[in-house]
Amino acid sequence: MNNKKILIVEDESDIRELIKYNLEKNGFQADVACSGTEALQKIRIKKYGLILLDLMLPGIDGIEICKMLKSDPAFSDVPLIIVSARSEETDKLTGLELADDYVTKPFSPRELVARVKAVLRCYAAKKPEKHAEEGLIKKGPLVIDMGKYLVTREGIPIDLSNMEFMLLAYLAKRPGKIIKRDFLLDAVWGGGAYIEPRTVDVHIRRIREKIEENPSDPKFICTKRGVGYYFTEEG
Amino acid sequence: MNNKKILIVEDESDIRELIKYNLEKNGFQADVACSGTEALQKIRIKKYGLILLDLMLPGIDGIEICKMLKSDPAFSDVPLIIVSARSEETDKLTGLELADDYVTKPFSPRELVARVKAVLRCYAAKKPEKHAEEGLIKKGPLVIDMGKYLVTREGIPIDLSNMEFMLLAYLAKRPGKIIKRDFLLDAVWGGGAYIEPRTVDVHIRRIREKIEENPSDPKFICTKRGVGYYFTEEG
DNA sequence: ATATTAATGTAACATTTGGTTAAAAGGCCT
DNA sequence: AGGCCTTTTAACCAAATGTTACATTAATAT
Repeated sequence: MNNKKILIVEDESDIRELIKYNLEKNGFQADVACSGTEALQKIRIKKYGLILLDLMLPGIDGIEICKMLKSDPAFSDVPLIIVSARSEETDKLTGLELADDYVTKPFSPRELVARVKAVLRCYAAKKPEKHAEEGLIKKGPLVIDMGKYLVTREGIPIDLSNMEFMLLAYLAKRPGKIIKRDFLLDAVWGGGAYIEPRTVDVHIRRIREKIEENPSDPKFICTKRGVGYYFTEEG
Repeated sequence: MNNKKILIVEDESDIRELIKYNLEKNGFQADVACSGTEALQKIRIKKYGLILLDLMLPGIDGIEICKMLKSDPAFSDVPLIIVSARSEETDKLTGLELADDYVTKPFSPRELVARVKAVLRCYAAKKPEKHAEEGLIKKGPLVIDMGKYLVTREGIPIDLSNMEFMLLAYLAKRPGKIIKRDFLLDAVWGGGAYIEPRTVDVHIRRIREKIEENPSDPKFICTKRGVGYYFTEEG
Protein backbone atom coordinates (compact mmCIF):
# COMPACT_ATOMS: atom_id res chain seq x y z
CA MET A 1 0.00 0.00 0.00
CA ASN A 2 1.66 3.17 1.15
CA ASN A 3 5.33 3.83 1.46
CA LYS A 4 6.07 3.59 5.14
CA LYS A 5 9.82 3.46 4.94
CA ILE A 6 11.52 6.02 7.07
CA LEU A 7 15.07 7.24 6.78
CA ILE A 8 16.82 8.17 10.01
CA VAL A 9 19.74 10.51 9.53
CA GLU A 10 21.66 10.64 12.78
CA ASP A 11 25.33 10.35 13.58
CA GLU A 12 25.11 9.22 17.21
CA SER A 13 24.68 5.50 17.03
CA ASP A 14 22.77 5.02 20.29
CA ILE A 15 20.17 7.64 19.42
CA ARG A 16 19.95 6.23 15.93
CA GLU A 17 19.22 2.77 17.22
CA LEU A 18 16.80 4.08 19.80
CA ILE A 19 14.77 5.79 17.12
CA LYS A 20 14.96 2.85 14.78
CA TYR A 21 13.85 0.45 17.48
CA ASN A 22 10.88 2.54 18.44
CA LEU A 23 9.73 3.14 14.90
CA GLU A 24 9.95 -0.53 14.08
CA LYS A 25 8.06 -1.40 17.21
CA ASN A 26 5.29 0.76 15.81
CA GLY A 27 5.14 -1.00 12.50
CA PHE A 28 7.39 1.27 10.45
CA GLN A 29 10.32 0.18 8.37
CA ALA A 30 13.41 2.22 9.04
CA ASP A 31 16.72 2.70 7.29
CA VAL A 32 19.57 4.63 8.80
CA ALA A 33 22.21 6.99 7.55
CA CYS A 34 25.13 8.21 9.68
CA SER A 35 26.10 11.24 7.67
CA GLY A 36 24.70 13.78 5.32
CA THR A 37 26.38 12.33 2.29
CA GLU A 38 25.16 8.86 3.10
CA ALA A 39 21.66 10.25 3.54
CA LEU A 40 21.72 11.92 0.15
CA GLN A 41 22.90 8.71 -1.48
CA LYS A 42 20.13 6.66 0.07
CA ILE A 43 17.48 9.19 -0.77
CA ARG A 44 18.46 9.04 -4.40
CA ILE A 45 18.35 5.27 -4.53
CA LYS A 46 15.18 4.64 -2.60
CA LYS A 47 11.92 6.48 -2.21
CA TYR A 48 11.20 7.18 1.44
CA GLY A 49 7.89 7.94 3.08
CA LEU A 50 9.48 10.22 5.63
CA ILE A 51 12.89 11.51 6.61
CA LEU A 52 14.07 12.15 10.15
CA LEU A 53 17.01 14.47 9.98
CA ASP A 54 19.45 15.44 12.69
CA LEU A 55 20.75 18.95 12.15
CA MET A 56 24.10 18.35 13.83
CA LEU A 57 25.92 16.23 11.34
CA PRO A 58 29.58 15.75 10.54
CA GLY A 59 30.38 17.15 7.14
CA ILE A 60 27.39 18.76 5.51
CA ASP A 61 25.16 20.87 7.69
CA GLY A 62 21.67 19.49 8.18
CA ILE A 63 20.09 22.76 7.12
CA GLU A 64 21.83 22.46 3.79
CA ILE A 65 20.33 19.03 3.30
CA CYS A 66 16.89 20.41 4.09
CA LYS A 67 17.28 23.09 1.51
CA MET A 68 18.49 20.63 -1.07
CA LEU A 69 15.58 18.34 -0.44
CA LYS A 70 12.90 20.95 -0.42
CA SER A 71 14.20 22.72 -3.50
CA ASP A 72 14.44 19.53 -5.55
CA PRO A 73 10.99 18.71 -6.93
CA ALA A 74 11.82 15.01 -6.79
CA PHE A 75 12.08 15.11 -3.02
CA SER A 76 10.20 18.19 -1.92
CA ASP A 77 7.08 16.15 -1.34
CA VAL A 78 8.76 13.79 1.10
CA PRO A 79 7.75 14.65 4.66
CA LEU A 80 10.67 15.86 6.71
CA ILE A 81 11.08 16.06 10.46
CA ILE A 82 14.07 17.76 11.94
CA VAL A 83 15.59 16.32 15.10
CA SER A 84 18.05 18.52 16.84
CA ALA A 85 19.72 19.37 20.08
CA ARG A 86 19.52 23.03 19.28
CA SER A 87 16.68 24.48 21.21
CA GLU A 88 17.03 28.14 20.32
CA GLU A 89 13.87 29.65 19.02
CA THR A 90 15.54 31.04 15.92
CA ASP A 91 16.65 27.62 14.82
CA LYS A 92 13.26 26.21 15.48
CA LEU A 93 11.70 28.82 13.27
CA THR A 94 14.22 28.32 10.51
CA GLY A 95 13.65 24.62 10.81
CA LEU A 96 9.92 24.84 10.65
CA GLU A 97 10.09 26.85 7.50
CA LEU A 98 11.94 24.03 5.86
CA ALA A 99 10.56 20.97 7.58
CA ASP A 100 7.16 19.62 8.48
CA ASP A 101 7.95 19.32 12.14
CA TYR A 102 10.77 19.96 14.53
CA VAL A 103 11.70 17.83 17.53
CA THR A 104 14.31 18.93 20.02
CA LYS A 105 16.50 16.61 22.02
CA PRO A 106 16.03 15.23 24.48
CA PHE A 107 12.76 13.77 23.28
CA SER A 108 10.71 10.85 24.43
CA PRO A 109 10.53 8.03 21.91
CA ARG A 110 6.79 8.14 22.24
CA GLU A 111 6.63 11.78 21.27
CA LEU A 112 8.79 11.16 18.26
CA VAL A 113 6.63 8.31 17.07
CA ALA A 114 3.52 10.39 17.65
CA ARG A 115 4.96 13.21 15.58
CA VAL A 116 5.92 10.89 12.80
CA LYS A 117 2.41 9.57 12.74
CA ALA A 118 0.94 13.07 12.85
CA VAL A 119 3.01 14.25 9.90
CA LEU A 120 2.22 11.15 7.86
CA ARG A 121 -1.46 11.49 8.67
CA CYS A 122 -1.35 15.08 7.57
CA TYR A 123 0.22 14.13 4.27
CA ALA A 124 -2.16 11.26 3.75
CA ALA A 125 -5.14 13.51 4.34
CA LYS A 126 -4.14 15.69 1.42
CA LYS A 127 -3.62 12.90 -1.07
CA PRO A 128 -6.26 12.90 -3.80
CA GLU A 129 -6.32 9.10 -3.79
CA LYS A 130 -7.35 9.24 -0.18
CA HIS A 131 -10.27 11.37 -1.15
CA ALA A 132 -11.47 8.60 -3.37
CA GLU A 133 -11.40 6.30 -0.39
CA GLU A 134 -14.40 8.08 1.01
CA GLY A 135 -17.83 7.74 -0.42
CA LEU A 136 -20.33 5.13 -1.44
CA ILE A 137 -20.12 2.20 -3.82
CA LYS A 138 -23.44 0.86 -4.99
CA LYS A 139 -23.94 -2.41 -6.79
CA GLY A 140 -27.53 -3.51 -7.15
CA PRO A 141 -28.93 -4.00 -3.67
CA LEU A 142 -25.49 -3.69 -2.12
CA VAL A 143 -24.20 -0.40 -0.76
CA ILE A 144 -20.68 -0.04 0.57
CA ASP A 145 -20.07 3.03 2.70
CA MET A 146 -16.36 3.68 2.98
CA GLY A 147 -16.70 6.32 5.67
CA LYS A 148 -18.84 4.23 7.95
CA TYR A 149 -17.14 0.95 7.15
CA LEU A 150 -20.62 -0.33 6.58
CA VAL A 151 -22.21 -2.60 4.03
CA THR A 152 -25.95 -2.77 3.57
CA ARG A 153 -28.03 -5.07 1.46
CA GLU A 154 -31.41 -3.60 0.62
CA GLY A 155 -30.92 -1.26 3.53
CA ILE A 156 -30.16 -4.01 5.99
CA PRO A 157 -26.76 -3.58 7.57
CA ILE A 158 -24.35 -6.47 7.24
CA ASP A 159 -21.71 -7.01 9.85
CA LEU A 160 -18.34 -7.55 8.23
CA SER A 161 -15.00 -7.70 9.96
CA ASN A 162 -12.42 -5.14 9.02
CA MET A 163 -10.46 -7.43 6.72
CA GLU A 164 -13.62 -8.65 5.07
CA PHE A 165 -14.70 -5.09 4.50
CA MET A 166 -11.40 -4.05 2.95
CA LEU A 167 -11.33 -7.04 0.68
CA LEU A 168 -14.89 -6.53 -0.48
CA ALA A 169 -14.33 -2.84 -1.00
CA TYR A 170 -11.20 -3.47 -3.01
CA LEU A 171 -12.98 -5.84 -5.34
CA ALA A 172 -16.14 -3.76 -5.56
CA LYS A 173 -14.15 -0.70 -6.57
CA ARG A 174 -12.92 -2.59 -9.61
CA PRO A 175 -16.00 -4.34 -10.96
CA GLY A 176 -15.32 -6.89 -13.65
CA LYS A 177 -11.61 -6.80 -13.08
CA ILE A 178 -10.23 -10.20 -12.19
CA ILE A 179 -7.68 -10.00 -9.42
CA LYS A 180 -5.17 -12.66 -8.57
CA ARG A 181 -4.72 -13.85 -5.03
CA ASP A 182 -1.18 -12.57 -4.87
CA PHE A 183 -2.37 -9.22 -5.99
CA LEU A 184 -5.05 -9.10 -3.36
CA LEU A 185 -2.54 -9.97 -0.68
CA ASP A 186 -0.39 -7.09 -1.78
CA ALA A 187 -3.19 -4.62 -2.11
CA VAL A 188 -5.40 -5.43 0.83
CA TRP A 189 -2.98 -6.96 3.32
CA GLY A 190 -0.08 -4.69 2.38
CA GLY A 191 3.26 -5.46 0.83
CA GLY A 192 5.15 -6.69 3.86
CA ALA A 193 2.72 -9.46 4.78
CA TYR A 194 3.68 -13.02 4.12
CA ILE A 195 0.35 -14.71 4.04
CA GLU A 196 -0.74 -17.94 2.42
CA PRO A 197 -2.67 -17.31 -0.78
CA ARG A 198 -5.31 -19.76 0.39
CA THR A 199 -6.18 -17.37 3.18
CA VAL A 200 -7.79 -15.18 0.57
CA ASP A 201 -10.18 -18.00 -0.26
CA VAL A 202 -11.24 -18.28 3.32
CA HIS A 203 -12.01 -14.60 3.55
CA ILE A 204 -13.88 -14.65 0.27
CA ARG A 205 -15.89 -17.52 1.59
CA ARG A 206 -16.75 -15.65 4.78
CA ILE A 207 -17.79 -12.58 2.85
CA ARG A 208 -19.97 -14.67 0.58
CA GLU A 209 -21.65 -16.24 3.58
CA LYS A 210 -22.63 -12.81 4.73
CA ILE A 211 -23.55 -10.95 1.58
CA GLU A 212 -24.74 -13.60 -0.85
CA GLU A 213 -28.20 -15.10 -1.01
CA ASN A 214 -26.64 -18.46 -1.74
CA PRO A 215 -22.93 -18.50 -0.94
CA SER A 216 -22.40 -21.45 -3.26
CA ASP A 217 -23.81 -19.54 -6.19
CA PRO A 218 -22.31 -16.10 -5.70
CA LYS A 219 -23.79 -13.08 -7.42
CA PHE A 220 -21.36 -10.47 -6.21
CA ILE A 221 -17.92 -11.94 -5.72
CA CYS A 222 -17.29 -14.46 -8.46
CA THR A 223 -14.45 -16.85 -9.11
CA LYS A 224 -12.38 -16.97 -12.27
CA ARG A 225 -10.92 -20.39 -12.06
CA GLY A 226 -7.16 -20.50 -12.42
CA VAL A 227 -6.90 -16.75 -12.02
CA GLY A 228 -8.59 -15.14 -9.08
CA TYR A 229 -11.73 -13.34 -8.01
CA TYR A 230 -13.76 -10.46 -9.36
CA PHE A 231 -16.75 -8.40 -8.40
CA THR A 232 -19.65 -8.66 -10.79
CA GLU A 233 -19.99 -5.93 -13.37
CA GLU A 234 -23.74 -6.12 -13.67
CA GLY A 235 -25.88 -3.83 -11.59
CA MET B 1 -1.47 34.01 26.78
CA ASN B 2 -2.73 34.52 23.31
CA ASN B 3 -1.26 33.01 20.24
CA LYS B 4 0.03 35.82 18.09
CA LYS B 5 1.73 33.77 15.43
CA ILE B 6 0.62 34.65 11.97
CA LEU B 7 0.91 32.56 8.86
CA ILE B 8 1.48 34.40 5.59
CA VAL B 9 0.45 32.41 2.55
CA GLU B 10 1.80 34.17 -0.50
CA ASP B 11 3.70 32.97 -3.52
CA GLU B 12 5.41 36.19 -4.56
CA SER B 13 8.52 36.36 -2.44
CA ASP B 14 8.89 40.14 -2.31
CA ILE B 15 5.34 40.70 -1.13
CA ARG B 16 5.76 37.85 1.32
CA GLU B 17 8.84 39.41 2.83
CA LEU B 18 7.23 42.84 2.87
CA ILE B 19 4.32 41.56 4.89
CA LYS B 20 6.53 39.51 7.18
CA TYR B 21 8.81 42.47 7.80
CA ASN B 22 5.96 44.80 8.65
CA LEU B 23 4.21 42.36 10.93
CA GLU B 24 7.39 41.60 12.81
CA LYS B 25 8.10 45.28 13.16
CA ASN B 26 4.76 45.47 14.93
CA GLY B 27 5.55 42.72 17.39
CA PHE B 28 3.96 39.76 15.64
CA GLN B 29 5.63 36.49 14.90
CA ALA B 30 5.20 35.42 11.32
CA ASP B 31 5.72 32.18 9.44
CA VAL B 32 5.43 31.98 5.70
CA ALA B 33 4.13 29.48 3.20
CA CYS B 34 4.65 29.78 -0.53
CA SER B 35 1.91 27.47 -1.69
CA GLY B 36 -1.43 26.17 -0.63
CA THR B 37 -0.11 22.74 0.18
CA GLU B 38 2.65 24.16 2.29
CA ALA B 39 0.13 26.31 4.09
CA LEU B 40 -2.06 23.35 4.92
CA GLN B 41 0.91 21.44 6.23
CA LYS B 42 1.94 24.25 8.52
CA ILE B 43 -1.55 24.85 9.75
CA ARG B 44 -1.86 21.25 10.79
CA ILE B 45 1.42 21.24 12.64
CA LYS B 46 1.13 24.56 14.37
CA LYS B 47 -1.74 26.51 15.77
CA TYR B 48 -1.80 29.98 14.29
CA GLY B 49 -3.44 33.06 15.69
CA LEU B 50 -4.26 34.38 12.25
CA ILE B 51 -3.81 33.44 8.63
CA LEU B 52 -3.13 35.85 5.78
CA LEU B 53 -4.06 34.13 2.57
CA ASP B 54 -3.36 35.15 -0.98
CA LEU B 55 -6.06 33.91 -3.32
CA MET B 56 -3.80 33.60 -6.34
CA LEU B 57 -1.73 30.57 -5.52
CA PRO B 58 0.02 27.97 -7.60
CA GLY B 59 -1.64 24.62 -7.23
CA ILE B 60 -4.67 24.73 -4.98
CA ASP B 61 -6.98 27.68 -5.34
CA GLY B 62 -7.05 29.99 -2.36
CA ILE B 63 -10.82 29.79 -2.14
CA GLU B 64 -10.55 26.04 -1.73
CA ILE B 65 -8.21 26.52 1.18
CA CYS B 66 -10.69 28.90 2.78
CA LYS B 67 -13.43 26.37 2.48
CA MET B 68 -11.27 23.63 3.89
CA LEU B 69 -10.30 25.76 6.84
CA LYS B 70 -13.73 27.03 7.64
CA SER B 71 -15.38 23.65 7.28
CA ASP B 72 -12.95 21.90 9.58
CA PRO B 73 -13.92 22.47 13.20
CA ALA B 74 -10.27 22.29 14.21
CA PHE B 75 -9.43 25.40 12.17
CA SER B 76 -12.68 27.24 11.65
CA ASP B 77 -11.96 29.43 14.65
CA VAL B 78 -8.68 30.75 13.27
CA PRO B 79 -9.08 34.31 12.00
CA LEU B 80 -8.54 34.56 8.28
CA ILE B 81 -7.73 37.56 6.13
CA ILE B 82 -7.70 37.25 2.39
CA VAL B 83 -5.13 39.19 0.41
CA SER B 84 -5.66 39.34 -3.28
CA ALA B 85 -4.98 41.21 -6.45
CA ARG B 86 -8.44 40.49 -7.70
CA SER B 87 -10.57 43.53 -7.23
CA GLU B 88 -13.74 42.30 -8.83
CA GLU B 89 -16.76 42.75 -6.67
CA THR B 90 -17.88 39.16 -7.04
CA ASP B 91 -14.64 37.86 -5.68
CA LYS B 92 -14.82 40.24 -2.84
CA LEU B 93 -18.19 38.90 -1.81
CA THR B 94 -17.23 35.27 -2.12
CA GLY B 95 -14.18 36.02 -0.07
CA LEU B 96 -15.94 37.81 2.73
CA GLU B 97 -18.35 35.00 3.28
CA LEU B 98 -15.43 32.80 4.10
CA ALA B 99 -12.94 35.20 5.58
CA ASP B 100 -12.93 37.77 8.34
CA ASP B 101 -11.50 40.53 6.20
CA TYR B 102 -10.43 41.17 2.65
CA VAL B 103 -7.50 43.26 1.49
CA THR B 104 -6.85 43.99 -2.14
CA LYS B 105 -3.47 44.62 -3.67
CA PRO B 106 -1.91 47.03 -3.83
CA PHE B 107 -2.20 47.79 -0.13
CA SER B 108 -0.20 49.88 2.22
CA PRO B 109 1.68 47.91 4.85
CA ARG B 110 0.17 50.18 7.46
CA GLU B 111 -3.34 49.31 6.34
CA LEU B 112 -2.60 45.62 6.41
CA VAL B 113 -1.20 45.73 9.91
CA ALA B 114 -4.17 47.76 11.04
CA ARG B 115 -6.57 45.21 9.65
CA VAL B 116 -4.69 42.36 11.27
CA LYS B 117 -4.93 44.13 14.59
CA ALA B 118 -8.59 44.86 14.06
CA VAL B 119 -9.47 41.28 13.29
CA LEU B 120 -7.51 40.00 16.26
CA ARG B 121 -9.16 42.55 18.53
CA CYS B 122 -12.51 41.54 17.20
CA TYR B 123 -11.83 37.87 17.88
CA ALA B 124 -10.54 38.62 21.35
CA ALA B 125 -13.77 40.45 22.12
CA LYS B 126 -15.89 37.62 20.81
CA LYS B 127 -13.96 34.93 22.64
CA PRO B 128 -16.40 34.18 25.45
CA GLU B 129 -19.36 33.87 23.16
CA LYS B 130 -17.33 32.14 20.50
CA HIS B 131 -16.19 29.64 23.04
CA ALA B 132 -19.70 28.38 23.39
CA GLU B 133 -20.53 26.45 20.29
CA GLU B 134 -24.25 26.60 20.05
CA GLY B 135 -26.57 23.74 19.44
CA LEU B 136 -28.23 20.71 20.89
CA ILE B 137 -27.62 17.16 19.83
CA LYS B 138 -30.38 14.73 20.68
CA LYS B 139 -30.11 10.99 20.39
CA GLY B 140 -32.99 9.11 21.96
CA PRO B 141 -32.97 9.90 25.67
CA LEU B 142 -29.64 11.66 25.43
CA VAL B 143 -29.35 15.41 24.98
CA ILE B 144 -26.02 17.10 24.53
CA ASP B 145 -26.11 20.83 25.05
CA MET B 146 -23.05 22.35 23.43
CA GLY B 147 -23.78 25.77 24.86
CA LYS B 148 -24.05 24.64 28.45
CA TYR B 149 -21.50 21.85 28.30
CA LEU B 150 -24.20 19.66 29.70
CA VAL B 151 -25.41 16.18 28.97
CA THR B 152 -28.74 14.91 30.19
CA ARG B 153 -30.33 11.50 29.96
CA GLU B 154 -34.10 11.60 30.18
CA GLY B 155 -33.75 15.01 31.71
CA ILE B 156 -31.34 13.88 34.39
CA PRO B 157 -28.05 15.74 34.18
CA ILE B 158 -24.93 13.62 33.80
CA ASP B 159 -21.68 14.85 35.18
CA LEU B 160 -18.93 14.51 32.59
CA SER B 161 -15.44 15.88 32.85
CA ASN B 162 -14.31 18.36 30.24
CA MET B 163 -12.35 15.84 28.23
CA GLU B 164 -15.19 13.38 28.35
CA PHE B 165 -17.61 16.01 27.13
CA MET B 166 -15.44 17.05 24.22
CA LEU B 167 -14.92 13.50 23.15
CA LEU B 168 -18.58 12.64 23.36
CA ALA B 169 -19.56 15.81 21.55
CA TYR B 170 -17.06 15.19 18.79
CA LEU B 171 -18.39 11.72 18.15
CA ALA B 172 -22.02 12.70 18.53
CA LYS B 173 -21.65 15.49 15.97
CA ARG B 174 -20.68 12.88 13.39
CA PRO B 175 -23.11 10.06 13.92
CA GLY B 176 -22.31 6.87 12.07
CA LYS B 177 -18.87 8.02 11.08
CA ILE B 178 -16.17 5.78 12.42
CA ILE B 179 -13.26 7.71 13.79
CA LYS B 180 -9.83 6.28 14.39
CA ARG B 181 -8.05 6.85 17.66
CA ASP B 182 -5.37 8.89 15.98
CA PHE B 183 -7.95 11.20 14.51
CA LEU B 184 -9.65 11.62 17.84
CA LEU B 185 -6.33 12.52 19.40
CA ASP B 186 -5.80 15.12 16.72
CA ALA B 187 -9.28 16.52 16.85
CA VAL B 188 -10.17 16.41 20.52
CA TRP B 189 -6.80 16.64 22.19
CA GLY B 190 -5.27 18.89 19.52
CA GLY B 191 -2.40 18.34 17.15
CA GLY B 192 0.37 19.10 19.62
CA ALA B 193 -0.62 16.47 22.15
CA TYR B 194 1.39 13.30 22.12
CA ILE B 195 -0.83 10.84 23.84
CA GLU B 196 -1.05 7.09 23.76
CA PRO B 197 -3.92 5.94 21.58
CA ARG B 198 -4.98 3.62 24.41
CA THR B 199 -5.89 6.65 26.46
CA VAL B 200 -8.82 7.17 24.18
CA ASP B 201 -10.17 3.79 25.24
CA VAL B 202 -10.11 4.75 28.86
CA HIS B 203 -12.05 7.92 28.25
CA ILE B 204 -14.55 6.09 26.11
CA ARG B 205 -14.97 3.59 28.88
CA ARG B 206 -15.68 6.28 31.45
CA ILE B 207 -18.16 8.02 29.21
CA ARG B 208 -19.90 4.72 28.69
CA GLU B 209 -20.04 4.13 32.41
CA LYS B 210 -21.84 7.40 32.78
CA ILE B 211 -24.19 7.52 29.82
CA GLU B 212 -24.89 3.91 28.97
CA GLU B 213 -27.44 1.65 30.59
CA ASN B 214 -24.99 -1.21 30.36
CA PRO B 215 -21.45 0.00 29.64
CA SER B 216 -20.48 -3.40 28.30
CA ASP B 217 -23.22 -3.28 25.70
CA PRO B 218 -23.05 0.30 24.55
CA LYS B 219 -25.94 1.89 22.69
CA PHE B 220 -24.43 5.30 22.04
CA ILE B 221 -20.70 5.04 21.57
CA CYS B 222 -19.93 1.86 19.69
CA THR B 223 -16.69 0.17 18.74
CA LYS B 224 -15.63 -0.79 15.24
CA ARG B 225 -12.95 -3.33 15.89
CA GLY B 226 -9.70 -2.60 14.16
CA VAL B 227 -10.80 0.89 13.21
CA GLY B 228 -12.11 3.12 15.95
CA TYR B 229 -15.25 4.39 17.64
CA TYR B 230 -18.50 5.90 16.39
CA PHE B 231 -21.67 7.37 17.75
CA THR B 232 -24.77 5.44 16.83
CA GLU B 233 -26.79 6.71 13.92
CA GLU B 234 -30.12 5.41 15.12
CA GLY B 235 -32.41 7.64 17.05
C1' DA C 1 -18.39 -41.48 -20.23
C1' DT C 2 -15.11 -42.02 -16.70
C1' DA C 3 -10.81 -41.25 -14.50
C1' DT C 4 -7.39 -38.02 -13.35
C1' DT C 5 -5.66 -33.91 -11.76
C1' DA C 6 -5.62 -29.25 -10.34
C1' DA C 7 -8.15 -25.62 -8.40
C1' DT C 8 -11.36 -24.07 -5.26
C1' DG C 9 -14.65 -24.47 -1.32
C1' DT C 10 -15.35 -25.60 3.42
C1' DA C 11 -14.77 -26.43 8.25
C1' DA C 12 -12.14 -26.94 12.34
C1' DC C 13 -8.46 -25.40 14.78
C1' DA C 14 -4.52 -22.32 16.32
C1' DT C 15 -2.79 -17.94 16.71
C1' DT C 16 -2.75 -13.15 16.94
C1' DT C 17 -4.73 -8.85 17.40
C1' DG C 18 -7.18 -5.47 19.59
C1' DG C 19 -10.58 -3.85 23.19
C1' DT C 20 -11.94 -3.79 27.81
C1' DT C 21 -11.11 -3.21 32.31
C1' DA C 22 -9.09 -2.08 36.72
C1' DA C 23 -5.52 -0.17 39.12
C1' DA C 24 -1.85 2.90 39.80
C1' DA C 25 0.89 6.97 38.77
C1' DG C 26 1.20 11.69 37.37
C1' DG C 27 -0.70 16.55 37.21
C1' DC C 28 -3.03 20.45 38.49
C1' DC C 29 -5.83 23.26 41.24
C1' DT C 30 -7.51 24.91 45.62
C1' DA D 1 -1.92 18.06 51.67
C1' DG D 2 -6.19 16.24 49.44
C1' DG D 3 -9.21 15.66 45.61
C1' DC D 4 -10.25 15.51 41.07
C1' DC D 5 -8.98 14.58 36.22
C1' DT D 6 -5.93 12.59 33.07
C1' DT D 7 -2.67 9.30 31.35
C1' DT D 8 -0.14 5.10 31.47
C1' DT D 9 0.24 0.31 32.12
C1' DA D 10 -0.75 -4.46 32.23
C1' DA D 11 -3.74 -8.52 32.67
C1' DC D 12 -7.47 -10.56 30.70
C1' DC D 13 -10.77 -11.90 27.30
C1' DA D 14 -13.17 -12.08 22.95
C1' DA D 15 -13.14 -11.60 18.15
C1' DA D 16 -10.62 -11.56 13.99
C1' DT D 17 -7.38 -13.67 11.37
C1' DG D 18 -4.41 -17.31 9.51
C1' DT D 19 -3.42 -22.22 8.77
C1' DT D 20 -4.24 -26.64 7.67
C1' DA D 21 -6.60 -30.72 6.20
C1' DC D 22 -10.08 -32.45 3.78
C1' DA D 23 -14.21 -32.22 0.51
C1' DT D 24 -15.92 -30.72 -3.66
C1' DT D 25 -15.93 -28.98 -8.15
C1' DA D 26 -14.33 -28.09 -12.79
C1' DA D 27 -11.21 -29.03 -16.61
C1' DT D 28 -8.92 -32.35 -19.28
C1' DA D 29 -7.27 -36.61 -20.82
C1' DT D 30 -8.17 -41.36 -21.54
